[in-house]
Amino acid sequence: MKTYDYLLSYGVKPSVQRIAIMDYLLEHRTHPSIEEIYLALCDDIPTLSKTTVYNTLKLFVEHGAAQMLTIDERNVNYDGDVSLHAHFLCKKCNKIYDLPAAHEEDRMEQFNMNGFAVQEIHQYYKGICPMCAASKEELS
Amino acid sequence: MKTYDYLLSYGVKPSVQRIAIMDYLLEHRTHPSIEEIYLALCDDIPTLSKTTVYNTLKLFVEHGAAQMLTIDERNVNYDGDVSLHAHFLCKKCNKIYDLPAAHEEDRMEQFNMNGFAVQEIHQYYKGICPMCAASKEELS
DNA sequence: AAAGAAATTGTAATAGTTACAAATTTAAAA
DNA sequence: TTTTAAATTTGTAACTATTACAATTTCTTT
Repeated sequence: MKTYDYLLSYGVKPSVQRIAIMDYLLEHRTHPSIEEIYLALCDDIPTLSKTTVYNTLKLFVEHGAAQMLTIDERNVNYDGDVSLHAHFLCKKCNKIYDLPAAHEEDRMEQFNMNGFAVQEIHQYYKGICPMCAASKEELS
Repeated sequence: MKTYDYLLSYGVKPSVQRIAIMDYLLEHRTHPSIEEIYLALCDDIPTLSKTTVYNTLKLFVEHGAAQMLTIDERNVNYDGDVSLHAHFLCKKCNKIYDLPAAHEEDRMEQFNMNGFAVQEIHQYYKGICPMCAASKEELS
């Protein structure tokens, strides 16, 4: 599907900037920060403003076209994959990896029964990623 | 156990400021922010610096005496309860609630087998808490 | 009591984010 | 079409959270 129609399917009116940002999110599964997106798109859209990147991602999240990750305390990251999956933040290289999600159906039912209306599930793990663990061994 | 000895048990050298901050964390299970802790303790310790609150909580986290929550993108929160449990952030009142944790043993084993050395587990849920849900109904 | 180490403090700097008004672009109406 | 209105984008300034760092104070050891 074209990104134009993809945005429409989430009720987001397409524009040059919005398409470019959504494209970046869908093609780069690096869970980019605002800064990363802004710097990457500055080449193609020289007039791009960082405020637009902020506004657009806020809009995407509101419409369910992207999700905001708060796994890294230093800045917020965004994910174009809105399906339920877990995230792993490497404390060494600061990269964020995707991991399969734990099943939450039973828990959701229980939480909802207790009056907590869950709208978002975040499964975050932090530690050392395989690549950094390997490079650590080399040094020893 | 006295907070003095509690800190020692985590390898943290006690001080007036450290004891006061740890006490606040243990007695107020509200998952306070730096700001909340600072304002609360200013009365008792008029000379308290916000930098000290930052330094101290960083120290606590390094020694495993507290955990840092990144559930709220607006600021970091701290929890004196370092046992594994889930957190729920109400999008309306912004309060953070404790919820029972999902069992993670099998997943940890799997992640570790894949080379991801997990050091921290965060189970975050966001939505509307029971109190806010109730007050919403009143208005309708 | 003096010297050295550790902890605390205050200020200034930095970084991430938001507010907002002006400018531009897009859509709708005449 | 032209005109008008609405929506979007932009740039700047403001704001908030956090960190850096040097100076001061407090605690330890001799």
